[in-house]
Amino acid sequence: MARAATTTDAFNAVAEPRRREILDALAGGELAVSDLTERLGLAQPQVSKHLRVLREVGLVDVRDDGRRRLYRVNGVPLRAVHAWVAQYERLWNERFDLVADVLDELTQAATAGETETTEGD
Amino acid sequence: MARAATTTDAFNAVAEPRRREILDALAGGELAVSDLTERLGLAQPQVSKHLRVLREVGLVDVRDDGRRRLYRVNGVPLRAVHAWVAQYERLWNERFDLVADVLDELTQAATAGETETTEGD
DNA sequence: CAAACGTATACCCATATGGGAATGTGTCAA
DNA sequence: TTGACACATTCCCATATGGGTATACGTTTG
Repeated sequence: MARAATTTDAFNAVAEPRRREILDALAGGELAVSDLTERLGLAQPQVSKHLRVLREVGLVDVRDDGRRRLYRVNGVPLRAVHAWVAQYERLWNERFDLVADVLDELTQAATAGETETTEGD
Repeated sequence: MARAATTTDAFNAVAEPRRREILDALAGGELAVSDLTERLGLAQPQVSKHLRVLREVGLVDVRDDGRRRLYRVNGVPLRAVHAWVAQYERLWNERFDLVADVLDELTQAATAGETETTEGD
């Protein structure tokens, strides 16, 4: 069965580092394929293929400009990812609260006995 | 080269639907492998394998309980995903603003002629 | 029209994936 | 100790992936 097709959803499309690079590059504005190949240091066919995946999940839009093709980001499909991940924000915040509490206790204990506390790193 | 190893980062780990299901199930609290196999309707080895991936990227922690193993979520690695996706929040908000503008115009045009506007849905 | 340019596709291939089935390992019960 | 139980690991395999290279397609230029 292998992994679910990467063209299925934004989760998979974005799991590929190169595709994230492409989106990051496009975040600055429209770019042609040649621009992307240059910035990514990747061959043109590979870039086109990644762009195809991104297009199929709706993460980028294309516009014809003569013999060039200008791509632009469409962040909308990322909403699903964002929404899902956001659910776990609470969980890691709890973790950090715990760490903060421990640090707090340590700091108090230290300041209680000494004036010099271990603040460095 | 195939795709980057799924055990590499949270992005890849979470790209797999089953693993997201596992995390969602664990979001309610600690669960044993058997609980997960039951909820996911997936065979035990597969669940264990997914858990391994999740463990390797730090998305879950394990605790021994007799002959069982209790897993719990650790959302921290999702921070990176959250942070990356959040960058694009602006982009889709812009999109929605555009849609909102259009809707606004339509609404105004409609209210100009009629009293009943399409507010439903 | 032909040549050059910018992209998209097709094809080949090494590799990772995820499910299925069998087996290994550690723990509790009799 | 033996057997049942819970889980992890291993092996097998069909398939998807992503890069490399060659090539097809559409557009602009001469």
